[in-house]
Amino acid sequence: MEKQKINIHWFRRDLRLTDNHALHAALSAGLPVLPIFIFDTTILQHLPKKDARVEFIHASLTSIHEKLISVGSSLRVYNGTPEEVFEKITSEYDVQTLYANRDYEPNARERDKRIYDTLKEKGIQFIGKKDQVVFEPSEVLKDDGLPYTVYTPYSRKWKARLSAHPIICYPSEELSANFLQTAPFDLPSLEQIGFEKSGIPFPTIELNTEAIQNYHLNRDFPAIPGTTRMSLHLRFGTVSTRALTLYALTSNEKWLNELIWREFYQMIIYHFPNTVSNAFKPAYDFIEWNNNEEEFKLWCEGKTGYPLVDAGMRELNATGFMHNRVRMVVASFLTKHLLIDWRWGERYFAEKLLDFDLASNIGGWQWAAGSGCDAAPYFRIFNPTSQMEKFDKQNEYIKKWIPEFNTSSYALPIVEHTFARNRCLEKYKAALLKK
DNA sequence: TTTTGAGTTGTTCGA
DNA sequence: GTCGAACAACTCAAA
Repeated sequence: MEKQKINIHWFRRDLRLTDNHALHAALSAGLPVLPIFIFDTTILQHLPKKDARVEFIHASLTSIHEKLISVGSSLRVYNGTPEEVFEKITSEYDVQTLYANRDYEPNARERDKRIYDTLKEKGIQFIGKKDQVVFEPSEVLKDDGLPYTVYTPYSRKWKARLSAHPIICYPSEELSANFLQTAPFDLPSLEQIGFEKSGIPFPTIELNTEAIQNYHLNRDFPAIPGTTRMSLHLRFGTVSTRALTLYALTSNEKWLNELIWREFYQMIIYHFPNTVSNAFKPAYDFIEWNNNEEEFKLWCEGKTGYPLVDAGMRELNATGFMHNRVRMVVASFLTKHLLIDWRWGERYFAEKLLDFDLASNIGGWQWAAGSGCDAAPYFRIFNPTSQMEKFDKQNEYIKKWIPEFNTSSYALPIVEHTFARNRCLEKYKAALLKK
């Protein structure tokens, strides 16, 4: 029997059917589209059984699958390496073109290059589209053609480019008749791919418009819901970046700037992939870290004796989320007060954060450590006590996460602030002299 | 090529 | 309590 001619849409970080660029292109191309997702076993094998992010992906896929069934199609979910999966698909179908939205992380780019080469040998095209960002890493460059390393001029250029190139959406949801018509495929259960329910609730996809309106007023106070909790949805593409940006343009410039920060760090990781493991400013790799494992453990568990630090870490451990203000405080504390390598903290966040995004996580940690592009100056050391007094005056946030706060059973500070501050200044100064 | 203005999120000290 | 300056020069971006 002759194999059926089809195109494929490969879902990755774009787990939605609406305003999806590559999906729109696939559905416009004239052949039936087989929508697929691959649980990549090379990635999954490193994750704990109760990884809430896998659970979130699974729930998002289930939702896509159900919508596809209602239009006579189905999502095909695989468990394996992309190479194995495409080998299998091409044995069943006559695949013309593979569509996917581009991913700018170093590992993903390597993977996509491999798949591109493999498919090319078989005469199959692999077309990537821009979807995760409004402007790709090479669309916003300095006048000399080199990438920016400072946020503010980058954001100015970004905004100027937006005026000249307004956002165009891709109504993929209007083309659902062009999916491959098929009996439903079995969607593997969470257990079948080797995972369990985590019990961690996910932020909803509804946009908190009130939080956006007052974002600049409330965003620094962890006790109030002053942030939008969109990070998880941006990470997995369950919401459209374009749609959020269009909303930001008419609502709150400060919030728009946060979306631009996200693209700034995607741009940085694309052009400077070595910053995943090295300081953006090489001199900072001369810092003699203390790297005390016992202190690191106390930080992870939220037992440093500094309430804002501990509340933040406990929020992270319990929910997979931490308020942005508190992320800065705990990161500053780990790197500067405890003199523990930012990579340790970065790895811990990577393991725990639901919204973990490599580019933003590396960018944020290097910013806090002072080693990043456009980073906080090294002598800017957050005082965890005054941060608490400024941003959690009533101790609401702290009491929520530290029941024993203000009792004798609460930990004593593991390091004295002024001592730690001076020690940090000395160590950093010494490292910078070596460059 | 040179020059100039500016740079996410802070803290401490002294008047 | 409040305010400005110092922290430490350095690098970047653009004219």
